[in-house]
Amino acid sequence: MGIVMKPTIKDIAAESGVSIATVSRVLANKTGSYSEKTAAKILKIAKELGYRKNSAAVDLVKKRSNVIALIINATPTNFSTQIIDGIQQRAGELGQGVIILYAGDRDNTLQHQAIITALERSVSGILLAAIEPDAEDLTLLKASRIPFCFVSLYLGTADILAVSSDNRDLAYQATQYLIDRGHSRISLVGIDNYHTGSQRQAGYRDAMAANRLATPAILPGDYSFAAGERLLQQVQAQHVTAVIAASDMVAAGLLTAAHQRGVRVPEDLSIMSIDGTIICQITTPALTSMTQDFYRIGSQSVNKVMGQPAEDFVPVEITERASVARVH
Amino acid sequence: MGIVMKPTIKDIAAESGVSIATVSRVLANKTGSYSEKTAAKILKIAKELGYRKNSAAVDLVKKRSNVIALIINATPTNFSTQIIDGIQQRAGELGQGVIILYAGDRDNTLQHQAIITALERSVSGILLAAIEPDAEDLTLLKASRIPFCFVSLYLGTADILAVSSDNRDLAYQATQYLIDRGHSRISLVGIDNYHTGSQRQAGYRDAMAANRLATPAILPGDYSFAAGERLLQQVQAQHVTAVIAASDMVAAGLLTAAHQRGVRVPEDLSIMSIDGTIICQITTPALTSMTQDFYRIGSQSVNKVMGQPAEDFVPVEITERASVARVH
DNA sequence: CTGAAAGCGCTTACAG
DNA sequence: CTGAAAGCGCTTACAG
Repeated sequence: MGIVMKPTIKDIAAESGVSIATVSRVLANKTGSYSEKTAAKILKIAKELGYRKNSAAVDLVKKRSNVIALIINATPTNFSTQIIDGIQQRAGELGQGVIILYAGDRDNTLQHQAIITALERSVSGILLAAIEPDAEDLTLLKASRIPFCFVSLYLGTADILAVSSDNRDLAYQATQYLIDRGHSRISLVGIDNYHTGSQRQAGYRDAMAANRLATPAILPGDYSFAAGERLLQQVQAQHVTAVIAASDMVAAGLLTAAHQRGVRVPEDLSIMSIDGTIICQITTPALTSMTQDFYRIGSQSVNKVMGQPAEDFVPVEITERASVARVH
Repeated sequence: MGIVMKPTIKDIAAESGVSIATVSRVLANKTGSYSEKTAAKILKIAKELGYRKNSAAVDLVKKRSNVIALIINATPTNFSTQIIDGIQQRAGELGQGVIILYAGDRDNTLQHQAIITALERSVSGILLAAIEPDAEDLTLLKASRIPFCFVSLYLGTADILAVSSDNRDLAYQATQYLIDRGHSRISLVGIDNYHTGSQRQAGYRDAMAANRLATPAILPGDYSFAAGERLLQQVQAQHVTAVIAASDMVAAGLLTAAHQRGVRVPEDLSIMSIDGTIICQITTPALTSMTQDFYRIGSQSVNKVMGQPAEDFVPVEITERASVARVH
């Protein structure tokens, strides 16, 4: 009895009467450098022994592991599944595994920790999804010589890889859509002042200005359901006829509060949501949205971090559902 | 100029005039085995050089990496964030990192691949969240000598580690709750026949039987929003006054279809949902639910896989919102 | 097509 | 408190 040791290529070599070099070549599939016969024997024995490669050993000698690290945080919003799907799919096509490192809820320490973990593992690329980096993070990343790419966040500088929607344009379009339907008192709700937030604020402001419309105070928030719920009162105080919600979650919160306070959507208040996740179908009424192509954002970011051609901005679409009314 | 090499302990040793053994001890914090003075010097130089440990090397010699692998799939439902939070938190307390491996949408190949990746990385434990293992997976896992634990899934055998809600009891309680409010024609909707599904079916059947009530045909589905939407028609055909939805997503789908078909909830149809995620607050009316403590399921599963005392079943709670009516 | 050997960057008895 | 040395399990020139 005793403890069964995990078999290594040494065991396979001994069992099959060849050198570990040959075993290694066969197992690593270095075609052309071994005979079919040896290969068959080695593969058979490997299987019998239940051989499993030791990634640590491989990574150590290769000085690089074939995995992409995806760092995500627990955003109050919920688009991550689609991004992950896109990343996983494209990474697989490029022969890369992906490990997800969770950075908590905008927790700087955890975020930092996640980056360090990725660096220590010599990953082939680092993807940061909806992560707002602090100066220290950026220094760390830049010093690392490992390619990194922001996902669904555009830092505004061309020298840092990023794939996202064009948030300024997205907000501009959202605003114009509402204006085209007769709204002139429109506010932007639940948004912060980080990169994505300011870009959207700019797009909204620009669209209002282009239409010579006054801009009500922007109502700040953290993209969450709770923020939407809480902010409805302030929206009412602004006497607007339409709002652009910073996320589906904010829109859902707004809507829930509206129901409670007897505000009819879209009759009394139109809501244009940003994201277009399944949340938009779940609410009553369903939410009209600026729909982002998160899957594509994910797959393009893999391309980018792996040095392949990729889009910087992924197109956005307007999905008309039932939360926006025409006004005259 | 030239390519800057990643510094190693060798570089630090050279720079500080000590052996790599000492550097290793200081960096690994083997208190008591080095002087404060040497430590200070080494730490300073390590920082200057931007030293970053090579996990592959460490894992190779230690034959174990201090990370727990969490394998999750893209369930159509959405409780994973809370589970991940619980896992991350508890793992951190135990000095373990966590890497998340994504197994696609109930994709057996990906699922298998994820398990193999975890094994190859010599993780200290494997957590499988809402994963239905096939025979091959189980063989692999058992042969590995790495502890593994199912999360939010109970296989029904005590020899396999698992932490979940008691799904039979959960469904029993849900049914009894509806019966206590006067319902006698109750159906169970959107559920499958895997472990969790059958356990819930059993609880529902037992509760109906205990109350001498006839059990309408169970309406099968995959826990998704789409299943709920599609199944409403069949619910109507059953002429029940209440349904238990297999998940929040099913409940939301049912509700959306109900609105479209003019079925009033809860006046015409009561809905009891299972999960209790934020989805329940987003819908109109808000969904009464059997609320699972996903965070706790996550943290307890870490305990279990790390060999610490842990609960098998985590308590469930009834959260009354607005989707269930009394009937006479 | 195959093998011997060096080496990846660490850790850890062992000896002092 | 510190160092020399062996070793973790692989890969890969190099030589044949």
